[in-house]
Amino acid sequence: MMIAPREHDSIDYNELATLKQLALDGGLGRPVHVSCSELSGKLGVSAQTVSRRLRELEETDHVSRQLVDDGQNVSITEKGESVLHGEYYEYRRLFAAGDEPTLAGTVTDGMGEGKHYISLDGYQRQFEARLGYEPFPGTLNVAVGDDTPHRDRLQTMADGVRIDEWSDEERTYGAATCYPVTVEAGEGEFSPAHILVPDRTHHDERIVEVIAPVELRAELAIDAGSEVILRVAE
Amino acid sequence: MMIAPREHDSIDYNELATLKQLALDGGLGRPVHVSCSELSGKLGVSAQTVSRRLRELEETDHVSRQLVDDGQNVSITEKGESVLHGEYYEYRRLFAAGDEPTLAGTVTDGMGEGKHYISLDGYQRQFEARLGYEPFPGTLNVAVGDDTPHRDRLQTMADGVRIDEWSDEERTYGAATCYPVTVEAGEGEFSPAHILVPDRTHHDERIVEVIAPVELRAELAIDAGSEVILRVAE
DNA sequence: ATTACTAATATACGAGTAC
DNA sequence: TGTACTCGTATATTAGTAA
Repeated sequence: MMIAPREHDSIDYNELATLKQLALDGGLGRPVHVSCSELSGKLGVSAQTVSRRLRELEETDHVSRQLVDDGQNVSITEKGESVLHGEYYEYRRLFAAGDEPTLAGTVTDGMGEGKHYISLDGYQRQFEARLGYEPFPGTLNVAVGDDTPHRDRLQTMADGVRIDEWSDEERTYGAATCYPVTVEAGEGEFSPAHILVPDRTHHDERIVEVIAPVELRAELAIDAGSEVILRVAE
Repeated sequence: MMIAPREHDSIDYNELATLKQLALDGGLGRPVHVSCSELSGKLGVSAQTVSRRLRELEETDHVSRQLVDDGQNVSITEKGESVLHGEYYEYRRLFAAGDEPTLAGTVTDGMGEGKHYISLDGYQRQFEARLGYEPFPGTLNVAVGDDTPHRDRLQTMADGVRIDEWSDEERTYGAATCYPVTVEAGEGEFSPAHILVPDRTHHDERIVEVIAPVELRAELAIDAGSEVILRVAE
């Protein structure tokens, strides 16, 4: 049987263990000063192996390094952090199921742009087939501001549903990913709903667009300024 | 340089990945039906490798297996679950720091047994050296009832401080582990405090014993029946 | 279809060494 | 002290095969 070749920028579990150790040693926010022999003890492998693993992690863009006299300063890249975070969410699903991650934000007046796009037939057909409903023609725009870091981790928090790009005679319409959420507002809540993240984001990254089979503003009696919580489904 | 030999019952990261996949496939509570080729696809290795890893996991007592015609039913053992849970808590420290695990319970009248033991000099010396305080001569007994599963995971939730066994002319006194906690009661809270878990547990497993440098009942104005929360330190 | 064995090979590891 | 080579060896992996 043919096994898919390892991608050149992927990570194996021993490298992941090394990356996790760097994170545990404080490497997530800032660079961390380490030496191979120090990590060697913590990981239970030789210093040579640690040296090689760190070089591999650098090669695959999971860390960046700066060699100094008494060791090296290692920074975990965004890609490295994303890998660790994905791992975290897998374990989270195992042991903290039910206590789902959330995004808190404020409803804002939309720009009317999303409305036009999601009404297009090329998108509607996919929504219906892959989300199981035909979205109300309009998006609920939620300013997630401080929760932006969470927004960036949506892809590791839930299984996104892909919407493919398509074209008509005139132009091409871009692909997007939909993340399943429950929308909470005051006492009420509604699902199914999805956060719609276009591959090429059109506007402010601190705002997410939510689609649902109903008009959420009416359904939940909310309007610009209302506080809502988007609970990410598992 | 000498590297410590791998212990015969330890787990390497590739086996851990396999174990995690079994858990994600629903193997935590109950046995899960899998086949090597099915796991092969999910793990990106050959079916032969999966077969070997499953046998290794069985060998090291992380799973138990039952071969059937169309695959095998795999159960993750307590040991296997503990390994996964430990991994979960490491990632949790990375991404959910601050939001610490807790044990909720009710203060119960102690049996006066703990009091006698912790006052003994052989223990006191260790407490002072390793916990940084001399415990008040008496334990706060907390019935954790429903949180018993959490109790069993104390060792993966925090770094326990070991208290060694010792003996005098007459007998040997057993070893124990202390887990750092903050005790919350009503508006007040106190730390440092530790949950004391004897290696050979003397009494009801649904009760944990808490020690602190002060008399917690007086300090927090609590008594039998009071609700307390033990917040496990990271 | 399975699982598991054997044997060939690919990969990872650590000792020794250089800088 | 560091890191990072080379290189012989140990380990892990897969192909092929058997049951």
